[in-house]
Amino acid sequence: MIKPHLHQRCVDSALNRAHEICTKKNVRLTPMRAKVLELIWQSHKPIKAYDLLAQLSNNDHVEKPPTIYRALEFLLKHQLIHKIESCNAYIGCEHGDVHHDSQFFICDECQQVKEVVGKKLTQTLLETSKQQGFTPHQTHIEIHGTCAECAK
Amino acid sequence: MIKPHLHQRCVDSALNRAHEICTKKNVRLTPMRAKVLELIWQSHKPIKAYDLLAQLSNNDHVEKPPTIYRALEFLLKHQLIHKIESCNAYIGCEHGDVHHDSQFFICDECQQVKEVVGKKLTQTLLETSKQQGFTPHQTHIEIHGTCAECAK
DNA sequence: AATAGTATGTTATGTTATAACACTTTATGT
DNA sequence: ACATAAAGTGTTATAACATAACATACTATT
Repeated sequence: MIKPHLHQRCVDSALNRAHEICTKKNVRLTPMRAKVLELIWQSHKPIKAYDLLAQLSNNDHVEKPPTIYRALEFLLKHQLIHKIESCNAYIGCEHGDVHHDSQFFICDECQQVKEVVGKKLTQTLLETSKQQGFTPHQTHIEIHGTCAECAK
Repeated sequence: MIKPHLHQRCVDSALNRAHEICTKKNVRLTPMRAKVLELIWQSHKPIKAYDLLAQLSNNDHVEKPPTIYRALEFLLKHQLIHKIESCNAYIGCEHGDVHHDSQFFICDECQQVKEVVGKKLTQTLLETSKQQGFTPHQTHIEIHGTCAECAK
């Protein structure tokens, strides 16, 4: 199910936070990076690189892939967005300023994604890692299924 | 760290099990599908579709992408292999005959992957899902890091 | 042997991502 | 303020990953 709503406020707020975080970290959220981040936030579902590219382009000027991939690289590095590996798509992150491991619940009906920071799950993963002598660096936890809205 | 070993026995055993499973399910593990499964098992790390394609080809005959992707589709469908989404690569599965949710611990040094069926983690995910009214269908849990061997 | 269903071959193209090098803008040291 | 270094962006080309569509061949029935 699609649940459209005007959420320019969420977008603005996310952008503002991103600017703060980048200032604090002394890294540059350039106009291009901010624009890409804005487009990602404006989408209600994970958005693909080439869809961003299309949105950045117009009759006057067509952007090329490296432009977008560089911006994505920056945003990922600073945890302002996440990549959903199983969709090859990107979503905004609400916890850009702290390191965290998230779980992503992806509705295959409406494509909306719920990001959950589950301490218990992270803890369980750490235990399992320890048992094997494995040192985790990054997790990709993506659960596909049907969300509550779409199950109705 | 790379840990080479001759493991034709593991491969043979996996192939035998796969044949049994397919017989039981009354689906056809054709020569092509069996060959692809064998190549996947022969690799010590997740193998990519085009690497399989290269291995299937020779001077006489070059295989084309649909050949391999069809075989992969079949093998995935019957849980004889898994796709590691964060690597776009495929590994053999040891539990082909039962439904299961696995976690994959991927060493970024040696590329070896450990598949773990963690009941506790699955249980935690189910709880988190339930809280949201989310119905999970499939999980992709991939943890990147450094394995015990490579940490030495 | 006919036929329906499944599997594979083949051509073409769609989709996702990066390498390499040129140019521009921003930050830094003097 | 100016030279220089570093970071960011533009541009061309191509690599890497994946599927659509249609033709042909194989397999398992009737």
